[in-house]
Amino acid sequence: MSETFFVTTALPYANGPFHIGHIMEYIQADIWVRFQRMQGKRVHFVGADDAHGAPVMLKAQAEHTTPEALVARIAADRPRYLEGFHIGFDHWHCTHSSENTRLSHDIYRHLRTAGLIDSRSVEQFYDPVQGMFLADRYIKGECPKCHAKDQYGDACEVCGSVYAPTELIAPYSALSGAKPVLRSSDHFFFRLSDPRCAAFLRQWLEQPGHVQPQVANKAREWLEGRDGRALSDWDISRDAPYFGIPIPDAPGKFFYVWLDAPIGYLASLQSYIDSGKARANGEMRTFEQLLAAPDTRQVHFIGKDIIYFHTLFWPAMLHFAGPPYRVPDNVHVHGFITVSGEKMSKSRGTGISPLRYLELGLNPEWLRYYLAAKLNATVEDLDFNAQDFVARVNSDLIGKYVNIASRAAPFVTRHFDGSIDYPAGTGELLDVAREVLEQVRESYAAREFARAMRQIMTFADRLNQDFDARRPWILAKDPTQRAALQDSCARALYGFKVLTCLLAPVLPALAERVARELLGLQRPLAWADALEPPRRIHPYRHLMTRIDPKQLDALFEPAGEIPVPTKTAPQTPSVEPAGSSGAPRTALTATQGAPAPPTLSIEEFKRIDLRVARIAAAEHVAGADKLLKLTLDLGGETRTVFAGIKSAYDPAALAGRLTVLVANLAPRKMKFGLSEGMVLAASGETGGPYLLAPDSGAIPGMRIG
RNA sequence: GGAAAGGUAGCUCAGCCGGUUAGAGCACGGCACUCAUAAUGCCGGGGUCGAGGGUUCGAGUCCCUCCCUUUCCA
Repeated sequence: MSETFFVTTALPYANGPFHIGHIMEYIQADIWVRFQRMQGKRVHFVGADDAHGAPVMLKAQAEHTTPEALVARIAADRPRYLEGFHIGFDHWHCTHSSENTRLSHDIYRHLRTAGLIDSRSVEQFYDPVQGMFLADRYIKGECPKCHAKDQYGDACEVCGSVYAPTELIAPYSALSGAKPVLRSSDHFFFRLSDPRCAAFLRQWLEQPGHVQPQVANKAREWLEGRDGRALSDWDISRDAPYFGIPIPDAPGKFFYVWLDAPIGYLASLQSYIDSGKARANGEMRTFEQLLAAPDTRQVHFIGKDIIYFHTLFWPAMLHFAGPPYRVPDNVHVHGFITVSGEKMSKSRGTGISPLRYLELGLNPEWLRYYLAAKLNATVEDLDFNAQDFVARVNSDLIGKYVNIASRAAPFVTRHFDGSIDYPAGTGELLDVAREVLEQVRESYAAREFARAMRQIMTFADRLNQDFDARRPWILAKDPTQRAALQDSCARALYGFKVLTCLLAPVLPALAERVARELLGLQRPLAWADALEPPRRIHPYRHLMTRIDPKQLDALFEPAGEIPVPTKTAPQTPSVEPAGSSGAPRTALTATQGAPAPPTLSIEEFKRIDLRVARIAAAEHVAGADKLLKLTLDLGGETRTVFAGIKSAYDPAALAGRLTVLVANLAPRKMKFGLSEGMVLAASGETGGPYLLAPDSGAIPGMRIG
């Protein structure tokens, strides 16, 4: 029963701030961790920055700083996010650390002793100007199949074909523009092709519970390979210059970042223990003792993009490194978060900035609840939808949950001076509580948070119904009904305490306030508190406010006008390393500093693609004061446009009308979805808007100009 | 090209091993209530469960084919 959980989330790459995807993962893990702790389990929850690799090195170079300084700067920013969203890591470390170096060396040596490390010569493109070998993503050239220019070294984005960098026509270095030369170098390989590896992994994947079934399927697919090709050996070394951990006995060679990144989980645990923090949390064992203990559970939360590393390389590394290392007990995989159905993309300015969310003063627990209400144990993607978010939080948390305390507590304070009795006894109430508690416990444990939230809200519904049926506000007027009044309020407030316990993993700050301010407890709530009906409350103070949809508008306002790179636009050969999300992309725009000319040349005007469009459908947008959602027919194409014409037009009267669309306006992410263009309308002092319309005879799709 | 996941009311989603008239929340319409930083309660409209075949006494649920979406791999 004394299981100890060692829980990690995927290590974020240290070249940029957290995005909403990171935050979602941390919230998922944090909820699970808090739940386990409320059950009385001991949990060590650690994270770290993933510091190594070429992108960090190159980014530092571009900023005329050192990789260490860059990583430190990024790390300094992490607590704002973590504290802001109540994500309770016990420790946060870095893969560029003495612990990680020691552990990486140790694991590597064990693998070498086990005969699982090979060395062989590899021929690879080398940039003579930068003086370094080039990863595929840093090589560009002409696609050998479709002859599209400026394609990356591994695949063509235009025709989709895959090739080796050496097949590119006229290759050049994306870093320096220089012509790369082929050069050979000795590389080290982890021999995954060894039958021992395949046998071990097959068996590990077979055992239920290690990974979700879908994930096991995926991993098996890689493991068994196709056309008789099984897993191939894994290149784990890189040549200097490289920001990484030097390989023992191999001067000038460094571990590939993906070798030491997961070891960073262990490094963070080690640092957590050595720092004395673990001791403060009641963990007296050493790093080795903790890992080796049979009742330790090593649990990783990751996104589906890194399944490969966590279900093949990582377990194999740990297994063949031997004790005290333990093979992961669980790898929990989640999907991506999309925003209004669109894949989030920093470069397109979509997605939600977690920092902006906090800066706007939006309540972090709103987001925690909303994500919990949509998260389950599958690998499916999750959509953040602004309207859904507002409805869900306002209705569930304020309308249902908080409302129970808000409506029942004043009676108790006013009529009973804050003391609660149970004239009808607590037996039945406890039975109900036990049942709900057990249901929700199972859901949380299985990471079926959405189900847990549904169960919790069903219970809240029952409490509101019960309260309604008993009509305490009527009872309060009749002095002979004191017992009935007391009973109806006691039931509601006990129910509220149960709800608060159930929601505490998701809403830790709110639960803490309820415990302290309302229930007068000087400690956080535990699961078992849900079976202690409260006997006294302090006067109720409002616990949570509703979301004003206007607050969300600001969240979705783009921070600045970010150009939308279209697929066909020629890529400027830039020195910006791919993946360095922090690099300024806005510098790529065509218009440079010159002031706008007073007149427009015909060429400039021609850049505006005006088209005749037929309004196929028009509808109101729930929650929007000014917008109508228009579905436009452009001949063979359909566009969705949000137009600010609600004040002047009835949607029903618009259907079928022709109008004018700016067809090549950069799509703009709005709170309600993506607006793919702009319809033209006139407006002025005297009124408007007046929608423009072509003369009769025009056909949808016709070019105007 | 191969694979995985998904396609259920306007929106977000539940529907386990096939079984009476397909569910919830939100939105919408109506009613009630007034304790609640305006919320709750009741009633209601609304779905050819992606399409087409098949198995079965009976399929949203199993099988086959196809279409669409997302993702991964080569």
